[in-house]
Amino acid sequence: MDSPRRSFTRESAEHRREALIRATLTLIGRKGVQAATVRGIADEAGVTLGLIRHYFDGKDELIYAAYQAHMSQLTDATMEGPRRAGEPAAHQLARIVRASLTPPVSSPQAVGLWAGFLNMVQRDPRMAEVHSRTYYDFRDRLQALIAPALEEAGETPTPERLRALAIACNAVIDGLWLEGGALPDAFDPGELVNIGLTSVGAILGLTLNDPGEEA
Amino acid sequence: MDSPRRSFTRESAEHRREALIRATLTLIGRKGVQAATVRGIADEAGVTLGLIRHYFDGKDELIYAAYQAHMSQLTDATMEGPRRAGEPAAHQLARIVRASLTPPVSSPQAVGLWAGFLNMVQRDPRMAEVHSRTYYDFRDRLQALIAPALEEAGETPTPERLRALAIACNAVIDGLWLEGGALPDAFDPGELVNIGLTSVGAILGLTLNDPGEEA
DNA sequence: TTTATATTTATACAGATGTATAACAACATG
DNA sequence: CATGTTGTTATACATCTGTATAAATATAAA
Repeated sequence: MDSPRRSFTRESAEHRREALIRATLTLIGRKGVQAATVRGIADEAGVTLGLIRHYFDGKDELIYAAYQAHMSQLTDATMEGPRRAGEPAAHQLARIVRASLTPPVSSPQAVGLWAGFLNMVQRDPRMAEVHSRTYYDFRDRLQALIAPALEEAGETPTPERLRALAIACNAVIDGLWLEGGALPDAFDPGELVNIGLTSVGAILGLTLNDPGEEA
Repeated sequence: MDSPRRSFTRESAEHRREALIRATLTLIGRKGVQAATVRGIADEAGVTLGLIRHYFDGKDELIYAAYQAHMSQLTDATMEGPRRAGEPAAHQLARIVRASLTPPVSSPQAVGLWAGFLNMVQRDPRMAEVHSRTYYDFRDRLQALIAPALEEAGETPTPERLRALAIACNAVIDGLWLEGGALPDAFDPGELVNIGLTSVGAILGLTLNDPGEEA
């Protein structure tokens, strides 16, 4: 009555690594950091736990890779699409605000996941490095859009002011992203996008128009 | 050569519960959720692990109590001091912004701790309840200050607009709190407070003055 | 078709984890 | 000073966790 060895098919290293990372993100996002055990992850990925050590140096490496994957996924989804030639910077800014505050970027899974990783930042310098790199990256991209948007309105801010504006806009967007993601039922559809556009506009002294569903 | 049973002193239930909660917060904040084991917590609190079950129904209950304690601690520290008679609402608002964006409210421990708990929100409804209650509580307090602050400036916003303003101000404060706490070296001293006051002011259409160190 | 390779599974293992229970001793009460 | 209560420690236990290693088999190559 001994169960036969389960059948399997060989997959490319990249495919397997992706599957393991995705499984890790799913578990941390849905059930919390504690649920992301090697057995749980392997199960979710449809493989056995030995494969984790085969493709990663250990569980910590997998977690690290998953953090990086999640954050670049978030950034990519937020900065969706290439910069359109001749498009006003203010319009691009509005697109970013909208993308940041709607699913899948702003969702319970994305926020829960991000929170779990953030909790690991203090004890692991490599995780901290991902955090700070992600933060600066997003803020710099924001700043690179704020400058031309102000220029379009006839204003040329000092570097100090530009920095402060980028920090402030980043903060509102982050705050709204967080709250909308963690409490999705607390806001009407589109409410956060409107508030985001209005707030960023108020901070910058501009008027931002909603880019619409698919701008 | 058998070590003698360690000596101890009896303490009040409240004292012990507090010590266990504090130890839990210290561990989750410094070393992450994974470090908050019953043995680690008992060690940090200077007792043996049996006491946890004696004072709480289980580890989950302790975590739950610790979450509540941390959040009310944060709220209390932010809303420091009683409302001063005759003080302008705008001034109180500025005090809240300052308190939110300086230690101990905004610190790596406080943010890391909060993130760890937030990650637990999805799988545990009771944790989710603490999260949403805390969010609404803070936002309502903010709103209760924004209304008179606008009145002082001669504006009477509609309920919808008031709600939107509270959500927006809450978001900037949260975002700045988060970023300052998680990346304390990324900002000059006082920089975030200035940005916070300016941003909240811009959103509300008011001018907020820095209340100073001890306002 | 045979053989070699390494992907994948299966198992073992030491240590950690949460919980349950028994033993002890600090302190209050008489 | 004697005694009972219960706060506290100590230990046991089943389960889970990450890692290491051996065995098997899918697939490519010859």
